[in-house]
Amino acid sequence: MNSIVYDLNSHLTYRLARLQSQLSAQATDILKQHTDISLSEWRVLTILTDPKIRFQKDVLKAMGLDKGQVSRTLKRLSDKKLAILSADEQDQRNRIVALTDDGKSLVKKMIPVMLARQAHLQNGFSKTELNSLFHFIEMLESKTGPIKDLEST
Amino acid sequence: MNSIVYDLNSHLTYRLARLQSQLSAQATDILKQHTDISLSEWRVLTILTDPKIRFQKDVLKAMGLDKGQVSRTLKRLSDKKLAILSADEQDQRNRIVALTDDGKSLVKKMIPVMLARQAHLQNGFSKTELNSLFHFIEMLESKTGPIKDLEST
DNA sequence: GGCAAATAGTTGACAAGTCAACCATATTAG
DNA sequence: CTAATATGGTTGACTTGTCAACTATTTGCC
Repeated sequence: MNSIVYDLNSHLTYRLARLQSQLSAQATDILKQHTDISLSEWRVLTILTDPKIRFQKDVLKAMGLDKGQVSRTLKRLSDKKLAILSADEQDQRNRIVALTDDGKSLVKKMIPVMLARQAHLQNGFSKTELNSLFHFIEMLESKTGPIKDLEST
Repeated sequence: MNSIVYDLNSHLTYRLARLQSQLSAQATDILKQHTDISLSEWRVLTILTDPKIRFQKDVLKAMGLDKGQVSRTLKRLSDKKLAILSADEQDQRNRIVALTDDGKSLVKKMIPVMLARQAHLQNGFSKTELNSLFHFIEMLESKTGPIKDLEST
């Protein structure tokens, strides 16, 4: 009668969360097999291949990560000699970030591996389906802000 | 020339990760506005509405979470008097889990809110599109295991 | 010029997720 | 019967993520 069953599995957000946690575990595994960097370190490294990214703040904007997280991740990359941080003479608040040669070669080495993984994952999707999927993701992302009027009873 | 640019934004996994982090922040916000439970606590609570879930191990299997995480989350729910844990006389290894009345009424109160959110997110999707999306998620999930042969050069 | 506000980054505190060692109870196989 | 193994759960150590306070610059305004 009063059975309030709430089926998590039919919930988009729950399914996405589960998928995401599996995907990130997979990525972490692959990285561990080939390198000793973490997933977030990898993501920052790849961001740094973009010539438009010059300052720490650019990394921040490009990734939408937490300030502190970016700060600490860059620190670790710098400790591992994969990136260098230097001062901007024009504006002392900025930190200039760049890949070292080691960083570049690590990225160059890992790109084929990571691309192969993307291909593996996308295997079975048609071009059209992939486009839809990206489109769906965008639609959802546009709705992730605060929601008014949830209380409408 | 040698510009090794790796465009994160065209990467499915990165986009999913970003989407997921925004979605879970949104859910956490909503829960905070109405209750004082966390997202993982909420998920476990909803799992407990399923009459097929009797033991702690069932929660584990149903959610695919970490053992320890489930153990601690249930402990917190029990501290908050939303769930009760008791011993199984038949098999002393099992812990029987169930919602308390408080737990049930919390779930009952929050379900409309959380459903409204799902509706908000799914707004703009046709039935067909939603089905595709769920299907895509399943396809991807089936590929989240270890990958052999990534080294294929 | 000088003071308020904005921007960039660092740091500490804490919550959540991950991993592995460990304990207790059951099951099974000899 | 009992020793090995499997199962269910707890715990501690560690990593990652999140939030907010704080410092140091720079910009804008009167």
